[in-house]
Amino acid sequence: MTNVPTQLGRRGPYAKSAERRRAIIDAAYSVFGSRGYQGGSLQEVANLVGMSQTSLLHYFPTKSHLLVAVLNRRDSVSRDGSPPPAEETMAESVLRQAAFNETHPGLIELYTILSAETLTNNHPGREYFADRFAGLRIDYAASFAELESRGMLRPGVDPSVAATALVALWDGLQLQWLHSPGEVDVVAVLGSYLDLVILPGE
Amino acid sequence: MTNVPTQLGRRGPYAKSAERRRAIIDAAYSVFGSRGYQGGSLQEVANLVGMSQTSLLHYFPTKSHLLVAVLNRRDSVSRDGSPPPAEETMAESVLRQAAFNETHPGLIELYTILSAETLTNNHPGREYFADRFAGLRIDYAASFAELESRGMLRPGVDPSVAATALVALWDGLQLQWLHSPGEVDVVAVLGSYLDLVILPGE
DNA sequence: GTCTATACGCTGATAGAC
DNA sequence: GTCTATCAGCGTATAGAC
Repeated sequence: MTNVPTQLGRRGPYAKSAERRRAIIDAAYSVFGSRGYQGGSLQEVANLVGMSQTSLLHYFPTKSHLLVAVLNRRDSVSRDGSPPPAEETMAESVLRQAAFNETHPGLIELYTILSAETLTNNHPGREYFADRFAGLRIDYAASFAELESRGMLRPGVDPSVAATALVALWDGLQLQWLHSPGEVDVVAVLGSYLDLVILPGE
Repeated sequence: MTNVPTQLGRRGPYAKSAERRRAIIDAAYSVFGSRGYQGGSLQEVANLVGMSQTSLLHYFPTKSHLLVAVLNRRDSVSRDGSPPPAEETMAESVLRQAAFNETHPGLIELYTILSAETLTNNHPGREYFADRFAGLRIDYAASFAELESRGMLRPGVDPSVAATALVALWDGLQLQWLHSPGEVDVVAVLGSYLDLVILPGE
């Protein structure tokens, strides 16, 4: 007389579980963003989401697993903004994203803190940032190379060097901005660099 | 019949105490540089210097005090290099220091990690980096302004914007370099930026 | 000045009832 | 799935003998 659960009846709990996971990632995102990974505790995340710390571990078996989930959530956050204009210069895209970031300080803080904290010994997020930086360098190098092929890159500027510089400049500006929001204009300085490297179009 | 200590006899212990403090700061410098401030423990520092953790607290009453001492040690470390050439361009000075930094990865790692970690809530080193960044911006802005007065700054480049960009670029490059030492050339990219902004002298 | 002993809190993680 | 109870460990910091 034991009930054999039907596959149809299973659907509900699954959806609820997914919501729970998302809520936990949201809370962890906030906690790690203001306290760092080492500085943030599972207890604080659990309090924020309104559940016990052990229940949280039911969804993410270890703290490291939770960090990985937070890092991979990035894409969906960045996508929340207005739809990316179809026809857009690389420079326009960079400045638009930089302006968007300024309206989400928590996002910048999380990635700025973690990009440096992951340098510590045996940090679970170690590979994530190395891979991310390498990917960004490749993407922007391709964009600069394309500009070069159209004669719009300042002569003497190497595309891959410009790509590395752009990524570094961006991160460094956000770091200074977080320390002194009123004294650093990320978009303006980024724009001045792009104006310096990219020649005005025909 | 109690001995009244003479002032002359006191000299020895004082010098020994100063050595001890220096050894502790050296050890803390190493520990915070590889594990961060939150991630490093007083026990690990004490082990490295060969004393008990409580004895360490005799010299620095709290962990925060030790951090402050480590941060202020920076100047004496940078000075350890070869004597700064008397006649030196600002660009030459930047590239020389960047090259020197590459031979001291621990130094870069310490300041890269702490410059981001201090963004977390109520971090004891909070003001240090805000002040440091502001000071660097002012100093380099003055250098760029001086170049401008001699007609050696590219027209259209604002000295204070260039200063902010230089500091940001430098920090961002070191961050990428620490993540992937083989893929990023800090001195080369810094040099290409300075070549872009500074016109060749007469 | 240096130590042992220890207080005391918080950490991530486990066991097991419901 | 969620909880309480609990674990073992590490953290900073203090008290006090020597």
